[in-house]
Amino acid sequence: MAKTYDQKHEFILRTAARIFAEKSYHSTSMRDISRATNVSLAGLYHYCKSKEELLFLIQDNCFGRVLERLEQRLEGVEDPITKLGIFIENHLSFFAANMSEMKVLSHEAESLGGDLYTHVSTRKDKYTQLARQILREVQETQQSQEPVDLTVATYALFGMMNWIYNWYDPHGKLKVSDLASNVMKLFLNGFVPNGMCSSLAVPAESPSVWSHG
Amino acid sequence: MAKTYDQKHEFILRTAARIFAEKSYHSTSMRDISRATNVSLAGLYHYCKSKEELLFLIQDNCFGRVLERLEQRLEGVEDPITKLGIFIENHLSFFAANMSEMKVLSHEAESLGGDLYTHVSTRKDKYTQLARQILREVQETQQSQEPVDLTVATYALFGMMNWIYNWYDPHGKLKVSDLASNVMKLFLNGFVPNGMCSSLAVPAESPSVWSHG
DNA sequence: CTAAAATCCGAACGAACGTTCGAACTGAGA
DNA sequence: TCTCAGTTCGAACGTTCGTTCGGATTTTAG
Repeated sequence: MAKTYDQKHEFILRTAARIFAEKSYHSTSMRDISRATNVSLAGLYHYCKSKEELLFLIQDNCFGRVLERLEQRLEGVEDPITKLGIFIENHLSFFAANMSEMKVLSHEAESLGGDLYTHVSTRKDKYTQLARQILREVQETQQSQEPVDLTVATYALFGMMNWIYNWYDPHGKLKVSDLASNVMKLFLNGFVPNGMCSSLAVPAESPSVWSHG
Repeated sequence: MAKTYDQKHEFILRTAARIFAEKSYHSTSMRDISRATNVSLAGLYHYCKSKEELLFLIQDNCFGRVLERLEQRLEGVEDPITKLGIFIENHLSFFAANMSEMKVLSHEAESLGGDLYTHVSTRKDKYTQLARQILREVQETQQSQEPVDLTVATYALFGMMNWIYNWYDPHGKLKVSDLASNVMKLFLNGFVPNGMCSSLAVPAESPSVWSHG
């Protein structure tokens, strides 16, 4: 059992993150958290100001740790490809070790309002810009004739990585290191690295096909 | 103004999808939908059995249309790369034309329970397997020494495509066709197509770095 | 030991939720 | 004109929600 205030605080945060990840923030009640932590409903409010603060602390702690660790590991590194490798490994290994928190971070981004939302969003933008900058550096070392759009590439990379909470089992056969190297290879060289396919054109389609009316 | 029962039914579904996408399913109330549709709270229940049925109909209709259209367009096509292009274009153009519905489909997958969840999940599995099969065919036309894991590739592709509701603006500068061709190129040939980088190894990391204790 | 401080909780608050019910409208066919 | 099925909605139901309050219990400090 947790003893100090801080230990219990952290325990409540982790439990809340687990339940938020399972049932989503809005359909989790403070009574659910009370039941899971064996802390009375009123007792919870000794450790947090509100349910929304719980969500904020989970997201902010999560981002803080992943950003701090990333900046440490990037220090002194110059090669863009190496930077990208560190970025991907850092993101995925943290994700795998904190699936609940990261799912909450990805999935409940808009569940915060006001200053709390702004605060987390600012951190997220910083993180996104950092990734975009790394990709820009990688791109500049190459001179492809038709480079992929930088915005698309950035968000595609985040999409690949953040989607894993929908399918990846950290305790399954696929190790995190294998996942990371697969994502690295897939993102950099693609699914068909040799590029033997002559045409990459996607079939055109009339824009009105999907219209409602 | 909508006149027939079916028109009003569809109007309510589309409005509900819009609000679900904006505020999430669980924090949208029937009163919100009532307000947005100018249909009284009780009147809504003339057009649906429950709030959960609204969510189900949105998801099921959405999947039905995207699957039906895909099967039509794939008919008679043999070349795996062409199939993949059709798949990506079909998915993204539908996504762009129905951002709200697709966000609800991606974001509220677990908000259904019981038979409704099973029904949608079955359709989703079918769709996923179809994508996986196309990727397998693409992979078999190549003989790479270290092919990317098929499961990782499949979900990475879905991640890229389904993440777009977090950033893509269908009315912005980037056209859907450009988005699709960028995603196609990125997925097949990668961000650095020529593969000049000697090592793709991701930096190893002690597994205990992220542990809680 | 004593008193102050920290921790904990049963019970209740007002508000909002999904859903239902019965009555009031509406328009088309007889 | 009357009837009846289709449509609409105000009002209310019982439940659950986040939060609070006053006091009980435990821990700490002098």
